[in-house]
Amino acid sequence: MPRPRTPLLSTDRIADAAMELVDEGAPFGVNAIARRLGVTPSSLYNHVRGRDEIVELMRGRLGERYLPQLVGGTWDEVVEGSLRAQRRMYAEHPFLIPLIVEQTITDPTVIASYDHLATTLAAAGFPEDDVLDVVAIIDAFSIGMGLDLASPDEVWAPETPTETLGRLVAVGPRGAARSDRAFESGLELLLDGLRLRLARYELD
Amino acid sequence: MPRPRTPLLSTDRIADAAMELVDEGAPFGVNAIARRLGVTPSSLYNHVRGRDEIVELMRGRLGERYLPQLVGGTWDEVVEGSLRAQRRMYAEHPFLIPLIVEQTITDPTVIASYDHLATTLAAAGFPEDDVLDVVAIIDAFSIGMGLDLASPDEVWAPETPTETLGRLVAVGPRGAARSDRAFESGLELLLDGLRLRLARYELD
DNA sequence: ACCTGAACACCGTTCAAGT
DNA sequence: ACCTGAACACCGTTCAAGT
Repeated sequence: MPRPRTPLLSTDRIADAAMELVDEGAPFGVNAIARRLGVTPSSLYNHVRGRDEIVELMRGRLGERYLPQLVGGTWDEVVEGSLRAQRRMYAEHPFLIPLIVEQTITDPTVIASYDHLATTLAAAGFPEDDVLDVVAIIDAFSIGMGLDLASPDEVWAPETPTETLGRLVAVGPRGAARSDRAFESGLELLLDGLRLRLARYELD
Repeated sequence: MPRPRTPLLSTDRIADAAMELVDEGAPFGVNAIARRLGVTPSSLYNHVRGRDEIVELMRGRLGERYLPQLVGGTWDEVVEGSLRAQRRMYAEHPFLIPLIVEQTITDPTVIASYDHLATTLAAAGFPEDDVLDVVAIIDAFSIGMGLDLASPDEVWAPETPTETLGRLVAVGPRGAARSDRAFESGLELLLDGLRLRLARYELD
């Protein structure tokens, strides 16, 4: 069946199939996508440069879906909105995190959202020298908490006896509930820290 | 050459070879390790359960090397020491980060260091309900900044024109220097936030 | 332009065979 | 106990051939 008159594939169909696999937690790869689409792996290369581009396609798709609504407001609302948007994205597509983490960002939507963050922080009074650091910190926190969310429950389940950790783990919430608590706590910490810093700048 | 009277392999030799590969940034895997050791891939399975165990072996080895020295001091010294120790570890073995990030922690040394952190925070007056959150936040920041360090220079080099980001990237430091700056800034932010929180607790 | 099928150079893992 | 070699079931990617 070579060259059907109406094409079987497109970057969109490929991205759809890829997202399906990832959301099911199924093994992700060029071959798996081809199988799901009832097509030969080599067919995909007519539409896509390879595995990395498919991952980047997914990042872009999620970026468009989750990131644009962070527009107005005060600087701390923008920071909070940006972090919550990413959090929702990671929470609803946890298996994507390990994939996108090991790849450089090229998607313009994602870049644009970081640019917006940088512009807002600069306008709020953060010195230009520090803005990039703050963006990196926000990004690190977001990614780190994303991985925390994606990791299995047993991350904090030690096999050897512990002084404190084991007890706290046993008493506290588990899984997504635990990670969500930590995210909220961290968000508050981050915003408090940034407000304090801004206040100090304004003393000078 | 079956069954040499003095064994060619051991978990230690395997871990050594694995670390060498990772530190060179060479492709990491069972086959590559075997090649480096002048041995058949299947030989490794006499000493090790598989790829995952080799990664865990490396994590343990680095844990023993970098983490133990965080013992005494005030709670914020312990937090700072713990973060700096991990930072040094990631900085000196950046290619390890993507590997360990996608795997659950089972190594007792690493668990012990988190336990120590939890014990210290609880003793300092952080409510037990919040200690686990704080540990997760510290971990997220550490991992996130580790990935930031490991990622190529071009992460923040947008292809499309930007309002602020592109200019800041052009002016500021690059590579490890940029990441180190952000780490220092984030560490300060984290400690300030935690001190503020502790002070609030003590008001009640 | 778009798909197939064969081919290539890889993976990680298992297992019988050898000493 | 410890290594080999063959085998298995995978990867991602390239490319000539077909319409």
